[in-house]
Amino acid sequence: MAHELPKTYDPSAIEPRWAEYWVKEKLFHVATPPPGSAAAKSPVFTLLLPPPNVTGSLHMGHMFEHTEMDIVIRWHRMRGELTLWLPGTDHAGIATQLMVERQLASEGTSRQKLGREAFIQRVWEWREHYGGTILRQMKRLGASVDWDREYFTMDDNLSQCVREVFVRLYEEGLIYRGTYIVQWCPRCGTAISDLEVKHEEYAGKLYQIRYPLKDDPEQFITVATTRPETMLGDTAVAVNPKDARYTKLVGKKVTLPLMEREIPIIADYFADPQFGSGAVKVTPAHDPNDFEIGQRHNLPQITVMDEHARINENGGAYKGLDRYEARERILKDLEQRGLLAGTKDHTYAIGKCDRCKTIVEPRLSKQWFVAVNKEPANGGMSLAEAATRAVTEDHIRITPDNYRTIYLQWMENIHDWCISRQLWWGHRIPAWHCADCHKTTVSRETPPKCGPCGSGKIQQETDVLDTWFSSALLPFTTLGWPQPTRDLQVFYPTTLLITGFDILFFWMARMIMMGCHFMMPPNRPHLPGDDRLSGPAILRESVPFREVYIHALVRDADRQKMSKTKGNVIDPIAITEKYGTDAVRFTLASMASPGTDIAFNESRIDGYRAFANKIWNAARFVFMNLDRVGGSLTSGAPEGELERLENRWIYSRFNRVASEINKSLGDYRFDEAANMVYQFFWGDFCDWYLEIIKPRLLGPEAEARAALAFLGDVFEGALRLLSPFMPFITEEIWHAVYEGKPPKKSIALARFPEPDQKWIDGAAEEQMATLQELIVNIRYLRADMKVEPKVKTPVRIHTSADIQKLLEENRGMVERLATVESIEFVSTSLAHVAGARATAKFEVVVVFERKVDAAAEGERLRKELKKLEGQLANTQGQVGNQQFLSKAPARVVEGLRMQEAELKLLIEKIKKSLDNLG
RNA sequence: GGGCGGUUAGCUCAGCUGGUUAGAGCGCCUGCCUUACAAGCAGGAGGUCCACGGUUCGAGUCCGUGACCGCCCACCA
Repeated sequence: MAHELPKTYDPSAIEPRWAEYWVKEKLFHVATPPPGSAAAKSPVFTLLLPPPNVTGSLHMGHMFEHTEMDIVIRWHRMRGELTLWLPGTDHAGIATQLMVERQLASEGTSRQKLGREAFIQRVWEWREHYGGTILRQMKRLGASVDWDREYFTMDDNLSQCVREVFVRLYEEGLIYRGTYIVQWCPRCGTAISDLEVKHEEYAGKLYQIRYPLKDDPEQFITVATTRPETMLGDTAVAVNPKDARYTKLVGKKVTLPLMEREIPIIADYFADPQFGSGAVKVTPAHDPNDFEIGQRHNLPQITVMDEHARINENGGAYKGLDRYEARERILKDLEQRGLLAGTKDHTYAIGKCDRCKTIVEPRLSKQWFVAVNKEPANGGMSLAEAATRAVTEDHIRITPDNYRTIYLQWMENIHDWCISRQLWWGHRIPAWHCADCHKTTVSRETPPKCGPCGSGKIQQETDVLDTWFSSALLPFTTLGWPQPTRDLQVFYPTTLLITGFDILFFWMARMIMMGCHFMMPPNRPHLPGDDRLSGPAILRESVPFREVYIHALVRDADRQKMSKTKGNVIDPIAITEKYGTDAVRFTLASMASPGTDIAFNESRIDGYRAFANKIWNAARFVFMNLDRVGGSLTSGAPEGELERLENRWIYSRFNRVASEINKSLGDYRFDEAANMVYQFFWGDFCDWYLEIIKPRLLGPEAEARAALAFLGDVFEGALRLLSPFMPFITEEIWHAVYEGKPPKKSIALARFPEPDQKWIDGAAEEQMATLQELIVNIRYLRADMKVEPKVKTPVRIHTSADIQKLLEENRGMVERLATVESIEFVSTSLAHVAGARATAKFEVVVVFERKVDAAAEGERLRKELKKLEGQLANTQGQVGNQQFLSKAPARVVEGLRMQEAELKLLIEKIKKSLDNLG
């Protein structure tokens, strides 16, 4: 009764129990280690969870990302490092506001009716009720994060940090407010950053419009546009100063059709003589290029649309029309007046709002920006320069490394970052505008009066900050910045960032900019040991993370992106309940090769659920034997056990695999690591090792006990090897191994196997390979001869003296695993015997009266012969080549010579067999 | 308009700095309920590594060109 495991592996019966246990026991909580403590001396591993949106629920992409992080984290933790995985959620400005607005709409009210304060209150309530779904789901999936350190980006302390950062950047001259053309979503009613605009190919039209000259209304200058409605705001027509066609028109005026406004013809190099007529209409308030032309020429800026892209009072007769209605009307009116010179098909890229897919409208408005290329007023590097150098100087390593180039290119072309949003939910910008002097006071706390003029008529800026502004700060604000905390000292820089490329620029790049800036002097809190920092070390210690691993995307089985509208979303929780978390995790890990998106296929999970089942049953097998002899797995293996080949072999394999897994996980090759542990457990341990030792287990009790002791060591080690990948099933079995009294509260706190080279035994592995080869060959022969599965057959073997010795020593193994009655060693070649199998190492024949199918055997042999002869020709071609011999390394030449000899031998044997087949 | 990735077994994917016979899982075929596991065991079939050219003693691997698929970035009317 000691090692009780139910007969059937049922993940749903064990997983919720352990998930709850891990959280309740606070197993993954990391207390801040006091200076000098033992924990403070361990290597530190810190990982910040990319904070999911409060509004969100877990999708396959999360589960994949979390699985990778959890494997890495559990691995490091089991290697004895001080391992902190920090969770939290993001307030997700636009997304959350939308959700609540929708809820209000269903109640027949609206944000506007509620008013700002009540609305924000409502969002907080909403968050209380519906927020944090993802975190609950993560708990169920066993993510080993430190739940005691959970944060929310709108928490008081983090909000204070946001204000602190804003004020400092403002004081350094790196935040400014100004009226510029920004990307504007007419549906969301807010500015968005360049990154939040997604470009799409669009088969549109290019309209050519005639603008009559003022002095000579019969003459026209023709301009082209894809957005004719913007002409209402035109304030000039530009031509290239070198364009001879227009030289004499520069300085003259045209009458803007429909608006009947006089606007000048100006010369500007922006106008491309090659494009269209070479003349371009200039709308400074509705186009970024035109805005700049306007600046150069001091043109008026006429805004003709409101925040929802309806034509406003500046649009004359078109006032009140939606932008596309206006377009149709304007085209019709132009045509009527004979001013529409032509319409051409024209494919161009239109920008859509990343969130709601509405076509964005460039809009002139007053916004707040972060100057990324400007040096701070008090000296030092610009944000972009520090962020660039952090990577070029290798303070941050990015995997796969092609993202390094992508990142650097982006950083090189980066524009100032528009950080203000015309929303209500978010961090409100800490700036107060004065109604009297119209100046702005930026302050950490609400100022009593206007800074410049002392007026009391001040009002806080209504805009809030881009959500990414606050998330960019998390690596240091979650650790206590701007205070010189012990947490910052111990856990910063974080070790690793695991994320998807979709937020490379949104988040990763901004964290690097902000991290480097605010963890570098003068913004760096003075931490113990900082005095020793100088030169490149300063930047090295300022980066938000030392490594970045960019993972692939999870798609559906047909490589389609999973999306709700397509209806191909796989719910991780549902799939987990069906197959078990361990199986799904293992599937994800085994498919996680870098750079390749995952085509997530349910049939693949089936295979890994079978693997979990295999582990379960192996455990039951071990426990069954153990309980029969009343043994314990944890008693340690008797010395003599390592004299046995199969033990040296499995121990060698165990150490080799552990070592390879360490390497693979270090390189983020989750697929390699998963495949190796799978192959080891199923292939080596179950298929061969357990089968080999079964007779000992069924034999005398002392023998069984000795065998079990060794087996137990390997098995328990294998559980620890598997644990980062399959935490639930290994936890369950591990506790059973220790009969409910484990040395640690969890296998997750036990040590990951530490491979030792001295146990890696090449000779044992080679000998086992020979034995396996022989067994497989005999099995093949028996199947080929259609021997009844249970009938034992004698075999004859012709081989070298040392292999004969090996076989004699392991006679029992061969007899049992190949269903052999007896082995007879013969000194003469068996190649002439019909139905013999020949390898370079041995020739074997199964003695059985049934006739071989001569025709089939002949065909097989001829096929084999042809293949081998091809290989031999190839090999000889090389070995006979002087150039090869002189240039190739000796190792390769020698290998090839051996191969040649083996091939010759084999070919000879097969020819003999064929002759005898006759 | 720039830049990046992919094309290997029926399917999904490995294949490290070129080097001995290109691998895995699933699927498929054959035979087995062998007292841990039929979610299993044993055996097997299946590949002109997208095409062409080049470098090399040697190319799935490096270089060039092309085809097809996918992605990212971009203020040309």
